[in-house]
Amino acid sequence: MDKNSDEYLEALRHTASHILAQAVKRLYPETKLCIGPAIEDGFYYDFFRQEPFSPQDIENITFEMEKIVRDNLTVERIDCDRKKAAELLKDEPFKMELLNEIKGEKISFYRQGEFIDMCAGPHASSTGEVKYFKLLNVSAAYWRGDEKRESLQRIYGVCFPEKEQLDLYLKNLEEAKKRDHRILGQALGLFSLQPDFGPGLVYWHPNGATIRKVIEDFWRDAHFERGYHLLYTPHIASISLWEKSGHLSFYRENMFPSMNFEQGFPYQLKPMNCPFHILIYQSTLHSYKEFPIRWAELGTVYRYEKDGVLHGVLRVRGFTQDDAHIFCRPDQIENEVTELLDFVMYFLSSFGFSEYEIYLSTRPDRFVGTVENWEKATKALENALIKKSLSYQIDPGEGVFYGPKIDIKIKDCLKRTWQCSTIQVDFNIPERFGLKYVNQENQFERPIMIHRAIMGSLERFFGILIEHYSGNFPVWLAPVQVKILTVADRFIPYAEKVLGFCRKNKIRADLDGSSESLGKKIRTAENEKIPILAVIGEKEQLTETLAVRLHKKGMKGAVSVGDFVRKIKEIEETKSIEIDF
RNA sequence: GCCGCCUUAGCUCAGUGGUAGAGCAGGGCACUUGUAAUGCUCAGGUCCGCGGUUCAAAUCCGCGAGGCGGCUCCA
Repeated sequence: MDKNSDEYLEALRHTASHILAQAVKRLYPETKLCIGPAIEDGFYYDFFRQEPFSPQDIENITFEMEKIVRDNLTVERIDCDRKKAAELLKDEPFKMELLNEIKGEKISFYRQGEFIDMCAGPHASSTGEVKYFKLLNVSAAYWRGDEKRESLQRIYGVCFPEKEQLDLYLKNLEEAKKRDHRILGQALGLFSLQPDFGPGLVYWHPNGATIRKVIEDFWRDAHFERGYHLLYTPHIASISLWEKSGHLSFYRENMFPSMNFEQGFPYQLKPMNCPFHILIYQSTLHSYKEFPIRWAELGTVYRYEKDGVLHGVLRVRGFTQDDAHIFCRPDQIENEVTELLDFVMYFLSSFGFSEYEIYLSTRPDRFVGTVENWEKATKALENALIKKSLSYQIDPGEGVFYGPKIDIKIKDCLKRTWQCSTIQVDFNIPERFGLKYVNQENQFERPIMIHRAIMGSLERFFGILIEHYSGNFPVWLAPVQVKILTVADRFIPYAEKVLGFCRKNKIRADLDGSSESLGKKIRTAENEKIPILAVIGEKEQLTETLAVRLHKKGMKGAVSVGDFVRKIKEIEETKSIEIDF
């Protein structure tokens, strides 16, 4: 059997989970078994046990698992009837619950040594095949994912057929840790969170704020080019707006509590921008001739997230959406979405993301609007995808209740996927607010509204960028593009001249004029991941040049100041990632 | 929110009942340096908070806050 086929890997990992369960049962016999499937790269097993598993326990379990692997126990399938199955599971209440839900009379079990578990299989033929595994972590999980049910302990592990694959996996894990945006964010002066004064709220430090400014400028320019207009709207509004939009009923648990004043309506911090854009739409009468209307806003929203889910800048309680709303006629959806797909690809690829996973989500069980409109809109979205020859998967029934949507996930350099862009048709809000426009026959009609975001959240996108580039931002994004280093103090006046010239040409340049050794200044600048260093000493001052050194690439030789600036502007313009001098 | 682990200087961490430590970063002085750490020196602390045990708590116990790994959820 092919050792890398999905079937084999699944069987192997599934057997690994049984070995884990077997080891746990040997060491802690009072533990009750729940479920233990194979997952991507590995496996887990859920256990019910009062005592938590300590790191020492995990070590002991690993040791026991290794013994089971060495003993190379044969894995055999045993089919039995319901009665016999119930007999075998009499001490396993969770398994019993599963048994009671299985239809049919033939129940399969798998046995290795003294351990037997009800399981559909398939499995590896013996425990000796599971050589390369590692237990990674323990977490809590609810029985059947239901928070009202028992809290279980889940032990995760990874498992591969070859040692090299396990080593590579563990190495990638290390690599991902080194790229962690929370660590780089602090080390590079990009951002901070101030947990003592409100968890999940992002402070953009000078270097991070510079990157954000570059992103925002690029974003605005790209929108103007595509016929968008920009909006700014308030951060709070009377709660009545949220009643009208319906958020109070379907989004309440994600909203911060309202602010009560002595008189009048309480105010509410906004979790979304759309109602504000709607109000602007409603402030005048609209004709079909204006369509499509494309309005965009970098709108900061606040959502109450449960404390356990916050994660760096990737999951926060206050974030800025690159939000836009398009108002159009139903027959314009397809064209708008086609253009949007173009826009999204252009935008994301500018940041170095060129691999995508695209999902089309269709009508869920609970929905608003008519089936006919849903079908038309879904078809329009699908046609747009087909027109752009993009491959996509359909997520049946995964649409939001108010309309079908396209989600685009990007892949970073570690092949991890991140959901950023989303294009959603909304049948709900135009209805609730009674939106209208005047058609060709001078009749009022309801416009279609499309919500869309490209980055999703600036904070989140920023975090993804940090990890994607591991803090080594391309020149166009780098907060400091050039750092000038002097060999000795007496070259500072010339260095300042060069600095001034760079800045005049809108190059983000700094000068390290400290009395440290050149070696120390280089070390510092390299650690700051500054893409281009310019060293200035005797030779350079005499010839009006500077010695270029590129991050991680080392010395490149002398260039005239004019050429230096021209070259950087060119690199910036083309958004090049790999650069050379 | 749930389970486990964690919280000591700006950062990374040592100290596990008996006077609070190191490296880096920061300040000062000297050096004036040619491609990844020059030397000397100084300063820096509510040991997360509150309560308890004890002659004595950074250290043990309880509660709370926050962080981390997951679960559930999600931009």
